[in-house]
Amino acid sequence: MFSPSRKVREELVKMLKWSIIGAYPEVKLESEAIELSISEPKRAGAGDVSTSIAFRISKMTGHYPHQVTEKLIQQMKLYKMLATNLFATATEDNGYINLTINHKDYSRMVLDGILERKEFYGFTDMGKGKRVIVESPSVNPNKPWHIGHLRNALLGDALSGIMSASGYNVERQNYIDDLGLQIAESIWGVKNLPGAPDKKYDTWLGEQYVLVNKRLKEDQGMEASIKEINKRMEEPGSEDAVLARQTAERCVKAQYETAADYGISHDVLIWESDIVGAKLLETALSIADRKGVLEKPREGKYAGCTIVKLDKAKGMENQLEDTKVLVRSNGAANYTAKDIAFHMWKFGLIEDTFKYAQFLERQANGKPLYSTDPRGDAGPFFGHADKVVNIIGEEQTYSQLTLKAVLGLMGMGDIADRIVHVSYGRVSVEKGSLSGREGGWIGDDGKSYTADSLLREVTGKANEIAQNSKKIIDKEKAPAIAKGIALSAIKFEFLKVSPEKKVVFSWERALNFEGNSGPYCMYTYTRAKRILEKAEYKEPRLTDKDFDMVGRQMDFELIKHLGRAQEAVEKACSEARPNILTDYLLDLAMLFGSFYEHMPVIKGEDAREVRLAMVFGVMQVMGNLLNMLGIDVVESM
RNA sequence: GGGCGUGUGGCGUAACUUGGAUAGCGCAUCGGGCUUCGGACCCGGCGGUUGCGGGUUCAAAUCCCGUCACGCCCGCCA
Repeated sequence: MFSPSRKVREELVKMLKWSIIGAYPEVKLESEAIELSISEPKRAGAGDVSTSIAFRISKMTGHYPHQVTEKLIQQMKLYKMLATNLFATATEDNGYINLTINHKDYSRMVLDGILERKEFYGFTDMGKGKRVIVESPSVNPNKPWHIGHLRNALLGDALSGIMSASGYNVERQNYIDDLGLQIAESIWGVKNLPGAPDKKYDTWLGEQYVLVNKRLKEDQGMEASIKEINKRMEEPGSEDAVLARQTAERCVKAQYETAADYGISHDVLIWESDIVGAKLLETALSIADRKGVLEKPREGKYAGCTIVKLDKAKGMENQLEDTKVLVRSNGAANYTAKDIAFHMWKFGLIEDTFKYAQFLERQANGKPLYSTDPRGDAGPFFGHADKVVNIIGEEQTYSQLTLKAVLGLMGMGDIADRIVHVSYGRVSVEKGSLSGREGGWIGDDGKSYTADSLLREVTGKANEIAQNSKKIIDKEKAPAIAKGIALSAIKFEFLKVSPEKKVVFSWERALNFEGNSGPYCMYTYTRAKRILEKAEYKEPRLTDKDFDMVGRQMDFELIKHLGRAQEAVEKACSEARPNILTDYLLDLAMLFGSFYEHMPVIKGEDAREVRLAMVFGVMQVMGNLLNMLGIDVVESM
């Protein structure tokens, strides 16, 4: 795999290994240990790469660190003559060995690498040949996406993009939970509350749901009729089942207008009612039964239920509750049971008895959206994953653990280990929670906390700036540019914080386009692009002489950072943390900001060609990695 | 009671998995910079005993033990 920064570390490990054997034959150190000692010097001017290995060797041999570094540096000088000229100098500094990289060779590696790979620079092959399912955002089909759901959708979209760039074959699934009391309550509202939809359907339905819940607190009799609806919803073909599906489908279509605005697409919708209808549940339960993990107590607390004992399950040793119900005494399976079946299906362990139909003809990515649908056709289109990534809120950590534990008991520990729960913290607002039931998302100052409203407000602000901008001459283009800027601002704002952290939403931050932000990255991109346009940049043929011009540290810092792109992507992918990429991009933007201010490009004389290549590199890398995060670049701003 | 997560300048956050040099960045604040490739920018200042107490180590925001605070979870719900 092409990765300049990794190449440096690998070369350094080789050199250190050789040097250690030469200087201290008695010391045994694995390559991994040596690699872990390598870092980048934090002090400015202390070189390009550094190792603290001397401390360890000092400990093992009883020699002082500076004696060790001295001997190692001697050995390295020998090695350099024999094997590599990637490193220029090696100096001792307080027990560390600081090395400088040969600017010319390294710059050539990085810039040639970018010019060769272009829109694929930064990609890796760590997931090559593997199929991964990403489940997100799975919003209930009776409300609009609010900013909390949006966080989920954006994480899912970004991780899908990152994994895709890492060579995985990514399938994006959106699970639609169209059964259960929540939906029954909405259906009660549709049937009994006055008034017809007078706004975007998901928003209308979400508001109805809040009204139903208000009434439910006063009217005791309602509960029974909602339970009645809930029961009938699970009877295929019943009036309520049909109405529920219709209502939910209409709501999901409205939600996908939001998705389209945000440039988010999926491959397939999986409906909970279809998991029931396609009998996945029965299959899964019979497998569980055959494995002997099910119990059906005749008496006691769980009389009449089908349960599984978790006390011997991996990872559940310390949990108080060691019994998990799968089928209630009334014969209805619960959510956990459906989730087990669903995940067996995801891995292709039970036959795909779903039927599929097209749900939307064309999404933001130009592709149709499919959906499980009893009226559709069979087809082996989906599932069969090697790995599953579930973007689910932290409040469901325990149920994700339970899911894995039960799969483990069923002898499917190998697939349980390949389910990754990307747990993310809740989004709240200053005044409290975004509860769908209480209507916390509705807001009270005309600005609600729906994803739609957020985009509208932020686009409004961006448009104001664009209309007043002297840089955007063609004002007809301003609204489209403003939307692009707004999307970058919103997406970056959510993606830049670690998933596990809670987010308290603030309009002030959302409407600020300065500093560590999407627009700042985008601005870097457009400035780079503009330089290339002015210089009438064409595919350069960089010569030996051009690379001699990378003399200044500021030039080289930028090149080094460009050389780290693959490692940033790889890390973001393996840790499932998009904020690793936003951090990388902010560093890139800052380095380019300084470079732009201090290093003339077009009038860069002898350095002009190589700096143009660097500017091209910045534009390419910025664009490529923003795309992975699900952020489209604008061409001017 | 138990489990998971979080705690870093006034505010927001990075680095914690794999210990390493002066804890990085932004907002706010104070000061400087547009006849120059685009000021949604750049340069500089102020601001930190990394919740608290121990321990391990040449070295701790990072690892271990304890403790406090906040959030979430521990249902025949979803």
